Amino acid sequence: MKMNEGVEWALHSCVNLCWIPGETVTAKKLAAFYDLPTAYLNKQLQALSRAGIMSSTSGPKGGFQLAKQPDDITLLDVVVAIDGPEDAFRCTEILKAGPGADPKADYRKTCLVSTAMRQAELVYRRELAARTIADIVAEVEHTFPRTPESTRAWFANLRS
Amino acid sequence: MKMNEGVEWALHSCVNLCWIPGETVTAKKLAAFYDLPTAYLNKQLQALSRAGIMSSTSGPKGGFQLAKQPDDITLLDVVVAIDGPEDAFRCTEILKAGPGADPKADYRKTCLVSTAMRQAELVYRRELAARTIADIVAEVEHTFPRTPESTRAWFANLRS
DNA sequence: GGAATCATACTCGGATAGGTATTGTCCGAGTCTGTACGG
DNA sequence: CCGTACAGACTCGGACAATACCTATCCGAGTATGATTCC
Repeated sequence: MKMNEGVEWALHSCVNLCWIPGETVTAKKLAAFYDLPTAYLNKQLQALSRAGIMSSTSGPKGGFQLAKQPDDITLLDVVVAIDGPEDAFRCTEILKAGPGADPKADYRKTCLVSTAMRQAELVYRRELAARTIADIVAEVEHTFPRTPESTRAWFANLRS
Repeated sequence: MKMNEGVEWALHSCVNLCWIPGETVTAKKLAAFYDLPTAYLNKQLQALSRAGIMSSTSGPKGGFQLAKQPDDITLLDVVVAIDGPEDAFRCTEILKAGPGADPKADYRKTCLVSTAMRQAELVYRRELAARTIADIVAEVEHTFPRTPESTRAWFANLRS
């Protein structure tokens, strides 16, 4: 069970964009900030665009910016955008191949093993949905008060 | 984020073994019950053996049986045995490559993005750890009272 | 007849290929900028 | 001097390889069984 690595990059990029409001930032700059492969990060940002989390602009002075308010972007939104919506545990309804199976039953709902696993994932997703990018930003600003300003400065200097 | 398919097989196999106490059942029979590939299921059962969940016996009349009481086997135990212990979200500490990074900081604990994701997984694992195989068995026996007996009969007849 | 020995068949166990999803890269379509030209 | 047309460069976007993991399979090591042989 391995989550797409781009989720981490996407979350950090969202947080950084919160500190540069109203401006578009290119994938190149966002990648340079953490020394990430530009093209691959761009791929992840595209996914965020498709999900309506970011908006993109082409051409010079183009780039990405948040398309929604930070408190309206949950961690689950980002995870789903990058990693896909399907559950980790996939019920293949093996009971259907077992003896005494009911061909017309939906074992994704009937099978109690499937139900238990799904319940755990539900709790997991609920926890992710309860936290927004704004929450993370607020926590960072509380724990590391200098981070917002220094981040802003870094992107400003890079702009040169 | 895709979980190993063998988890589903392993869970169902554990449940079935609960209804055939004190006997060893071969991977071949367990596979035949759900029409699964024998060798691959065998691989999963090996993992359960290594984890101390099942015990294996070689030779004729050999096979697998539960090594612990059903109420002492949590769903998390099975998931970890098959799918591995590492978390889905892997913090690669990209902050270390960022500007103003502290080389001696452990960003898996410091980074608030990592913390939030880890918290969600913790809730997930806690939910899995709260349910045991015995719970599943009890639920099945309550919802489908005929299942234990018919399962027992199926394995008995197969023995022929 | 009973016991020990041996061949046999059956099981798990790990080592070995195949398929699929993730990771990484590249080039083209579109667009804004800045300049040059004409009025 | 001002407006317009144009060339250029920069960005995202999706299509294209490389890699790693999951899935699937096979054959060997070990063991209990059952028959056979010897006492």
